[in-house]
Amino acid sequence: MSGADKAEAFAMATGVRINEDEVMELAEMFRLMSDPTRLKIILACLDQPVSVGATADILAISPSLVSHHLRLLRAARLLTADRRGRQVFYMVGDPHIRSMLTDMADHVAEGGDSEIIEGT
Amino acid sequence: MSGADKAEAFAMATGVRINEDEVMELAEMFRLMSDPTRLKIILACLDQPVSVGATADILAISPSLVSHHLRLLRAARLLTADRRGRQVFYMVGDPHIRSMLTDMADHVAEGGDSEIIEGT
DNA sequence: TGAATAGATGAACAGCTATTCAGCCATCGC
DNA sequence: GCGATGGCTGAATAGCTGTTCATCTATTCA
Repeated sequence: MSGADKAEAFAMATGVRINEDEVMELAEMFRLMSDPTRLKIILACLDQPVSVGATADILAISPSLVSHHLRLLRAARLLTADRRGRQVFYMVGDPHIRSMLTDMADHVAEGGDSEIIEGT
Repeated sequence: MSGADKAEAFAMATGVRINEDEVMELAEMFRLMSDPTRLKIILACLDQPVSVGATADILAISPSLVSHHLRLLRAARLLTADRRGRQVFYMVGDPHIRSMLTDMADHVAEGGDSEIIEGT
C-alpha cells in the first residue's frame, strides 16, 4: 500500500474530505497556536495591528522573543506584517482564522466544560 | 504588578474577553490538535464513533500509540469514550469543537493560501 | 556622519513529548 | 477455568522547541 493510497484510505474511512498534506498543514496551524506566548501574540493583534514593541510591553516579554515567534507566524501566513517607519505592525490576515479564534475564545470563556459524560 | 493584574491588562489591551487561564486552556486544546497523528485520530471519529483497533487500522499505527493519544484526548474531554462489549468507541463530544474542526478542514482543503499579501 | 531606536538573527540549552516495546488487565466464547 | 481478543499502562529514548543572550541590520533624527 503506497503513501498516496494510505492517504486516500484515510480520507475514505473518515468521511472527511482532507488528505495527508492538508492534515499536516492544519496540524501546523494548530501547533503555532498551541504555545501560550504565541497564542497571546496572535490574540493581541486579532482586531488591530500592533507593533513588536507594543506586543512585548503588553505581554511583558522580551522583544527578541516576540520577534522569534512573529517570524514563525509570518512564515505560516497567520500574521501579516506592515512596516511604518521603523516600526513593524502585525495583524491577523485571514478573516476565517480571525473568526475561528474569536469563536474559540468565546467558547472557552463561556466555560464549555460544564457537562461531564461518562461511559458505562 | 501582580499576575492577576497582568492578565487583566492583557484582556484590556487586546479587547479579547479572555483571561490568562482561559488562554492556557485554549492553547492546550490547540496543542492536542497540533500533532498530526492525534489530529488524524480526532478527524477519524468526527462523525461517528470508532473503536481503538479500527482507528489503529485506518491510520496504520500501533494500537498502543492510539491508546496513548486517546488517553490525552479523553482527559481533555475532546473525545468521549463509550464501551461496548470489549471494544471501546471514541467520538468527538463537543459539537462546537466538531463544527470548528469541520470548518477548518474545509478551509485548508479549499486552499486558503491563494492570496499573498506583501507589506510595502 | 553619528547616535539612537526598533526589530531581526544565530547559537546554545533546558525541558518536553511522540513513539516504541514489553507486559498487564478486562471481557467474551468454548 | 482457559485461551484469545481488545485495550491500557509504564519505562525508556530520540527528537524537537521555547527561551535567553549577544550581536547585527535598518531606519529616523540631529
